Amino acid sequence: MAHRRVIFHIDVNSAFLSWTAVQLMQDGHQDIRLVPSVISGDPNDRRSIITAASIPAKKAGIRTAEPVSMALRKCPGLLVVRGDWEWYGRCSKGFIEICRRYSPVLQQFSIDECFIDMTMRNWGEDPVDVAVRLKNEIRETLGFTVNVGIGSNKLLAKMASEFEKPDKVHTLWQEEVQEKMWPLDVRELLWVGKKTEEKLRMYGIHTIGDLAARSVGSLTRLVGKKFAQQLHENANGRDDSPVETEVQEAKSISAERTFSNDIGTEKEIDRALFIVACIVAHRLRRADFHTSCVSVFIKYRDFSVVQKQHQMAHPTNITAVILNEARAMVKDIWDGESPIRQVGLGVSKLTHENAVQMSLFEDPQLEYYREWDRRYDEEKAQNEDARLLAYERKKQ
DNA sequence: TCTGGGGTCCTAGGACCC
DNA sequence: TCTGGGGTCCTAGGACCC
Repeated sequence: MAHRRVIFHIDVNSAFLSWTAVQLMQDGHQDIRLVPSVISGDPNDRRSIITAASIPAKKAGIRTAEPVSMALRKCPGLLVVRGDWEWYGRCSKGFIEICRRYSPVLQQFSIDECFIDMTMRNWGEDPVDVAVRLKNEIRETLGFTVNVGIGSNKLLAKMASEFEKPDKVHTLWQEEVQEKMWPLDVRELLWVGKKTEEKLRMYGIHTIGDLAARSVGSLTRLVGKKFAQQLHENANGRDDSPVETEVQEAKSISAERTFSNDIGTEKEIDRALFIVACIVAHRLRRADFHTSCVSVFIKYRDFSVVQKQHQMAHPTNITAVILNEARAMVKDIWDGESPIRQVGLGVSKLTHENAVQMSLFEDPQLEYYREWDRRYDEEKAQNEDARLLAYERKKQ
């Protein structure tokens, strides 16, 4: 008899908002979770959007990912706080560490979510009791709440953690799928986004149950074979993907900049390209990678995107080389006039190989570029150290 | 006073090879 | 006079996630 899998999905409630609340309360500030409040990037940037909202803010109709300006119109007294990524990283580490004590078979799914495989645990007690202990321990130790979803696989555990929030434990076993999952709107199913929702609705599929009842064949015409198979399995509560304990190496690195006003001069575009190239190449070097594929994209006023990528004969980690590739490609895809909202630069086909051998035919200029990068990296590292120091000092 | 930033994976068409 | 079939690589675009 194959034994039943027991998977937990742990999801921090309004993560960025909760974490900032904890941070502010250490300085004697009120609990921003109790008032209409949101977290955004730079609150002074008129193009900032909301990355997390408190429950009172959500009650005022404010949604994640909407522009801050729009939210302020809905709720003039709204408290807008800038997120602190350094702090979020620490909070994330803290709750992951606690989860790992409950099972070493842990997969971090994002900064604020993880799966743990509890199958091998010697169950002398109800999984729900263990989950309640886990969530309480996180709350009492770290000061923020989580939801724990329990299921027979990752999909069901994740769906379960989305049920009533905050600070709750829910189960979604295979035998509960019909009762607890099929009545839900089809959009609630993992991997069903806006576009897929539209397609499914046109065919009269409105609930997860509707989806489960369709044949793979009929879904294939809508969304392609592979996705159709997955949707069909998931809607029926089936998912055999394992909890992946190995941390995956990055497959791509990218950075983008949105301008506060759409821009249209070559000089401005070039300046932005330079900034993102520096960021991407620096992160590439810090991770000890070389890239052999550079890509750029441009987002226009109407949010349409054009992109171009190019593979290079030799892997590189030099900012100037990456920047030059990007410049050439931007020339190809941009008409030189249309105002641009955003530019981005990415690198992929990452390897750890050392490309020094080709130095025989190397452009002597490259050594100068390398030196430039070394100085850039050094300065970045110093800034980083100073920042961390300031952080530690503040904690005392 | 409208829409960030950073990722992963899939698909489709064309080039090219045998 | 007409035109196979399979495989791989590259590029552009699009969907989804947090």
